[in-house]
Amino acid sequence: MMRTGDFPNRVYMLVRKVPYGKVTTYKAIAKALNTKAYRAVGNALNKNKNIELVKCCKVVKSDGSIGGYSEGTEEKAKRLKKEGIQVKGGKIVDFQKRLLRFNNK
DNA sequence: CAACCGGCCTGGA
DNA sequence: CTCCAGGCCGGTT
Repeated sequence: MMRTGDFPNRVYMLVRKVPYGKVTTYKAIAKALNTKAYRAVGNALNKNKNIELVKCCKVVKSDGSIGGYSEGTEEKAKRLKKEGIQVKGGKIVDFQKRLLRFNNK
């Protein structure tokens, strides 16, 4: 367990777990994995080849702003809007309410 | 082994 | 109180 090779795999699992119309943060994921590798999470998503399978676009920064995206931040915002999430000024509206916490591990 | 990264936090101006 | 910069953690390549 805890083998690093599984790390990206867990990230994908959590991201896929996010219901429609909701988002999550790198921090939340890292915390859910009981780690502080925020960067590793984003990095894993970036290298993610199952971008269409995994909704990396549902993962945003902890302050509600759009993080990065392999296809571009605009594309990410566009996708979020498509999920019913309002993005204004490059930030998510009612981010806290849209934020899905992995409920303490 | 070294560098990079889609972030987060804290400190200083 | 707001804005900018640097430092830091863990993983991947």
